[in-house]
Amino acid sequence: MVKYKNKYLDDVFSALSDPTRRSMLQRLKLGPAKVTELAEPFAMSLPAVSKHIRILEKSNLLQRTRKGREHWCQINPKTMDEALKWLQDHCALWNSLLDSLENHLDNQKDKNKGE
Amino acid sequence: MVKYKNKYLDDVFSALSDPTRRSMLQRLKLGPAKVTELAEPFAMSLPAVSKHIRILEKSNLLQRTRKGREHWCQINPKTMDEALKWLQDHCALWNSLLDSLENHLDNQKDKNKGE
DNA sequence: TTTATATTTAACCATCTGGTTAAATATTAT
DNA sequence: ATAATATTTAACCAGATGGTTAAATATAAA
Repeated sequence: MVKYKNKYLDDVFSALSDPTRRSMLQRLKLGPAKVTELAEPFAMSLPAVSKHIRILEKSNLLQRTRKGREHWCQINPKTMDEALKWLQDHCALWNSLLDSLENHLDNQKDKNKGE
Repeated sequence: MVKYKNKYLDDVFSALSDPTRRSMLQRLKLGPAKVTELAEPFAMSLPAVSKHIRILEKSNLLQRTRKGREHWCQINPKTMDEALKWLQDHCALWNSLLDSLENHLDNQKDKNKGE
């Protein structure tokens, strides 16, 4: 049984549950960006974008570097690593679960055939 | 570039962002359970549990079958399959991102050595 | 038919979320 | 010094979230 310190997962999944933030992360995969660049694709005010960035930052998915008046954002590799590990384990768990469910369903099917 | 119908991801990640619900899913990996069984480990009222189950149901991670007055819950294999596919892709994307970030950081390190 | 069990619905509450506009702060350019 | 740019903070709002208790519903058991 795999056990995790879970408070951080709350924040990560919560951060990922918003399409604007997922989209921002997608953008950041292409490389660092400053706040206005991150804001550009969205029809929302800068303060709203600022809040999304803060949430990503709090979840540790995003890292901010101040360079003068510009704030440069990039994906945080350390947390990415941790999140990645969790996701991989979780994928594995779900994978094996799915297998057993498929077996179960196949068995059911066979049973129904026999009736 | 991988593109997803994302509304359903909102619900899945949102459902996963709560520790009670993650815990319920963990429980359901062991097999189907009725509402009271799912409720048992938690110091919260049945209506609260009922709401969590509804959220999991709405996210399609959980499937409910009424059998008389008992409601049996189990993980929904169809959605699990879809979620799994997404997670695997996402893992892959993050994996390769992580590699490139590591390379980037290594290059930075080398550069700093040279200065 | 009455009672007990399993679960939901309704009404409520405090807090969080995601947005807004207006004002503040910090830095850079003129 | 003044003006422009980049970004945040403050105050506010509507709606969602996660919990509560009390009442309703549906089924099973006595």
